[in-house]
Amino acid sequence: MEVLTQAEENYLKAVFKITENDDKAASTNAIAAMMSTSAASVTDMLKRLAGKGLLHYEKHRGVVLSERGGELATNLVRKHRLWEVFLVKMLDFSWDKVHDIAEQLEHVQSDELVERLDGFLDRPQFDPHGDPIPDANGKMAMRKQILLSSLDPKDQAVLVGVQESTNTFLQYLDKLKLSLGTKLQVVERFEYDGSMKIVLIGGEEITLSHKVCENLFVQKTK
Amino acid sequence: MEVLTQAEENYLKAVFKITENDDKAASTNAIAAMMSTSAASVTDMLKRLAGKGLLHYEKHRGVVLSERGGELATNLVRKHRLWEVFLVKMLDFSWDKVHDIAEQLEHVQSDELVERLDGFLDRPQFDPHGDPIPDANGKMAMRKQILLSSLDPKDQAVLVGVQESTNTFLQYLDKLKLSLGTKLQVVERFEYDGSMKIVLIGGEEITLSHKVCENLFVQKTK
DNA sequence: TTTCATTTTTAGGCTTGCCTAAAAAACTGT
DNA sequence: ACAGTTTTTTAGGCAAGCCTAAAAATGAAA
Ligand SMILES: [Mn+2]
Ligand SMILES: [Mn+2]
Ligand SMILES: [Mn+2]
Ligand SMILES: [Mn+2]
Repeated sequence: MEVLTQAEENYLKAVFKITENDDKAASTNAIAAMMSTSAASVTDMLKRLAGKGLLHYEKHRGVVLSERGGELATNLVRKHRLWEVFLVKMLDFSWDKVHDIAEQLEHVQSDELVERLDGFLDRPQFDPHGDPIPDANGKMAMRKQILLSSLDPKDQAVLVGVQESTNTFLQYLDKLKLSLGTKLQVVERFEYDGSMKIVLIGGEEITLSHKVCENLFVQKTK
Repeated sequence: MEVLTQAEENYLKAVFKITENDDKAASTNAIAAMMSTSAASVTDMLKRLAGKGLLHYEKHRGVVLSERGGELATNLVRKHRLWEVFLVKMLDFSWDKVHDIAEQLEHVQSDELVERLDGFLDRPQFDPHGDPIPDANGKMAMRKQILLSSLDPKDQAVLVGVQESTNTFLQYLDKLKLSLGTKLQVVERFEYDGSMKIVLIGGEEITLSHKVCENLFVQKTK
């Protein structure tokens, strides 16, 4: 089992995230942007990771993870999300504080630690932001979730995830009393700017901008 | 609050451990031995740490931690031992498996994490090897413990700590059914080689070599 | 006090991971 | 097709943290 540096692991995870949705190769610039580093540094590292067989690199063509690289990246995501669950469930952190800490904890090397942590937490399927946690074999639960912005008036739904999980967005949701599991109903849609008026079941009526509605995943309940 | 690299933190901890018992300066060679590295690398790093004001360095004279260096080292020891408690108490690791993992976890940077972990674990005073855990102010509980080797026949005592915590020693103790909290009584001392016959209260009679007796801390109960 | 072994430091070199500036390649629009 | 723009790579350099070999300082013994 190859041992990677934290820098190598972070690059793998960046490539994984960029390529996981659309199946195009990850570009040097996209990786540089995600890692807040220079394109030159990225090219440097991509060559090294390609040399270790963790990704396929062709000059000017971007990169795709190899099978092994994908496994390693998936395991990192698993560790990251498990630690986030630990921090929120056991240590009572709020969901906007856990990412940076998990970013460090994910690099701790010990398969037994991950396995025991997973058991201790009761093998959670989703992290505090609603993202699926890969199991020990790399499989993750798929959930048929849609964007809040795609709902119509009268639709009822439950909030199951956030697309973006920046601190400011999460804190804004807290202020609105919106958290995972919150049930809501659409009252009205304003076509002019795409904003929506919704009512929290057993709570207040609030208006959300289009941007917010595009960043909330829900499941329809009616 | 200065941020140190893992390497810098490990050097600080090594100096701390070497100087904590006797109050002489830590020698380059002693540090090199503890860190399994070359004396040249140690000299290199000592200069850098001295430059950051974390220790006092005089050529050919060894080093002593500065006040700030001592605070940082103590906090590292605190984190290391808290994580060990977590691994044993919450994740059910055996006491011989936790050191290497804690060696990584201790470097995670987040004061809030340490504080919450401490609370979650109910502010433990001792780690799984019986070593005291410094509190948030760096104070640690002092315990009047003595070496098993200093007991006389008929003395009763309880095992509260181990001097050495190598894997092989800890596993040997497991095999003997000796763990922290075990009550015992001295049956006989063999002056010839310093070995001792003891009886575990409610258990068997065993004979321990002098080396083992010199590595076990006990408190007399009678 | 001088010699010799041990300890420590210096010198020089290597890898990793980053940087900026410049060159090269790839796209875009006309 | 070619000029201009954008993206990517190359070149050269730097700091951290390690190494080995050689030099210098220290301390113990004769
Ligand atoms: Mn990370
Ligand atoms: Mn998350
Ligand atoms: Mn460490
Ligand atoms: Mn310990």
